[in-house]
Amino acid sequence: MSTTKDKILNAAERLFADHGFSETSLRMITASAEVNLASVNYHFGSKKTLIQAVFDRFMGRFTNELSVEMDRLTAISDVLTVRSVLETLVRPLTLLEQLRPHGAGVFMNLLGRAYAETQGHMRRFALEHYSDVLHRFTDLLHKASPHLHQQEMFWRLHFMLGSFIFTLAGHRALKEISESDFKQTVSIEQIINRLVPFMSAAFSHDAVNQDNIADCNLQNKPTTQSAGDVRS
Amino acid sequence: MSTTKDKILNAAERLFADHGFSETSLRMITASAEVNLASVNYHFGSKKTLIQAVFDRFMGRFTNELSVEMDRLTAISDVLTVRSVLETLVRPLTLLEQLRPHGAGVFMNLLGRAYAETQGHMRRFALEHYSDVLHRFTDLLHKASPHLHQQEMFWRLHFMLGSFIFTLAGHRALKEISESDFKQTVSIEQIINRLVPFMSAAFSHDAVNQDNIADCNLQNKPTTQSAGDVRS
DNA sequence: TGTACATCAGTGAACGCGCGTTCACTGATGTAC
DNA sequence: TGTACATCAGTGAACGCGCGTTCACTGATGTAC
Repeated sequence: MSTTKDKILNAAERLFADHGFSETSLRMITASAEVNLASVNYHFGSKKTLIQAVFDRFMGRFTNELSVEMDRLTAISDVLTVRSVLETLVRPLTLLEQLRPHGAGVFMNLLGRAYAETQGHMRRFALEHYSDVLHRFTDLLHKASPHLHQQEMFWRLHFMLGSFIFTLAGHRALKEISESDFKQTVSIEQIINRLVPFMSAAFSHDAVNQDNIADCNLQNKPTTQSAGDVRS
Repeated sequence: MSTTKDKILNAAERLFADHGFSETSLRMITASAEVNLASVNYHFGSKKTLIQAVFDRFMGRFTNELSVEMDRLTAISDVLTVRSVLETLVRPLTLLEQLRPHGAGVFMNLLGRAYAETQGHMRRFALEHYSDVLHRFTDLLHKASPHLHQQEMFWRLHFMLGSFIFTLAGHRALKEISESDFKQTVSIEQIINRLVPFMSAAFSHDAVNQDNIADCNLQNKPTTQSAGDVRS
């Protein structure tokens, strides 16, 4: 049937990647998609729900691929390593990148916004709609590093998420610097392939419990009163 | 003399932390600072230069403290470890946090924006104005891990930067999740103290050269043609 | 088969709003002669 | 000491612009009787 909806989604995706969300107007999108200005509100209701629709489409594609990779991993081996779990992310991300220009970058951008939102609507939406796949991933990671307790897992996951989002969403700036400094092009795939071993090492490092945190706090700043902040 | 300029800077800082830059209007800032709307343009010229001024003030405070910490580090020990270098970041960041509410968060937010900019004006500005301190820091890191070649250093630095920016700038969302999941409050200081050992481990992991990257790519995706993308 | 009505995709023009910025102006303080 | 002028901080009101959204409308297709 109608392709107007898809034209809008595709144009929005492309423009969001180039200019961000609030810097992309509906007029830019509809002009680029060659559709009527009012059709965005007709099909999506509002700009906000358009952004969510773009995000949802990415999440769907990404989580589908991630499922496939996790099936493959659990089928071939019964010993999980952090590295092998993190490697399930590689293909889903590179596939997004192949699907359309800057695909992985836009997705990570949207993911970043989802987290940055004050109210967290998108984050909640994603966690509800895709909780199966997401929990499965964190379960695998937990099985690969069973000595980590929940809180430490939580933070390490988000430290990792930060690196992924920052380097992939902002990879155009980094690409630019890298190419002017090293005279060498750089692809999303190369970044991911550097990031995975980096993060595997970080994830696998010896558990640091709260006491150790208090210790290194003291060690760093002997006269501080802030060590008292750390709960046991 | 006049405190109008400072009132504006302080109010802007606070509001930027809560709502981001483009979602914070000059009317919000001047209302909060209890000054005239036109005085922003009188003192700063434009909204853009106001943002830069807020950023610059943070950069100044941060790099000053970082210098002190690096002096201290190089004075007391002649054997540098990655961990000890990364620990120079702790005090400068926590001091920003003490200076005003969410100080470190706003600073990381601004840093994130500086990188996200399409044209990279702020990034260039910061790298020019504070290149001394910044280069000194990367030099120390390089001395602590001399086996890493330049490019690998570059990427690891930015992976780390991503984690710092994401978790500290968006720490309100994470705080919220953490507190609802674990019924436990969390401070910026605690996050930093988890992040430093995590990143030290990641930074210290064995160098992975381009061949290895190609290998793990192949291992992950045996039929791919993309291994050819990797330059030698 | 024909008529009446409903649904749906899409459109063109306008609406009201909030935005950053500008401008003519005031009043206080400093400086030259 | 007095006068004329310059500089500076700050102000109130308005400007033009681009934004997301709305609304009355068209025309095509589907459905009921």
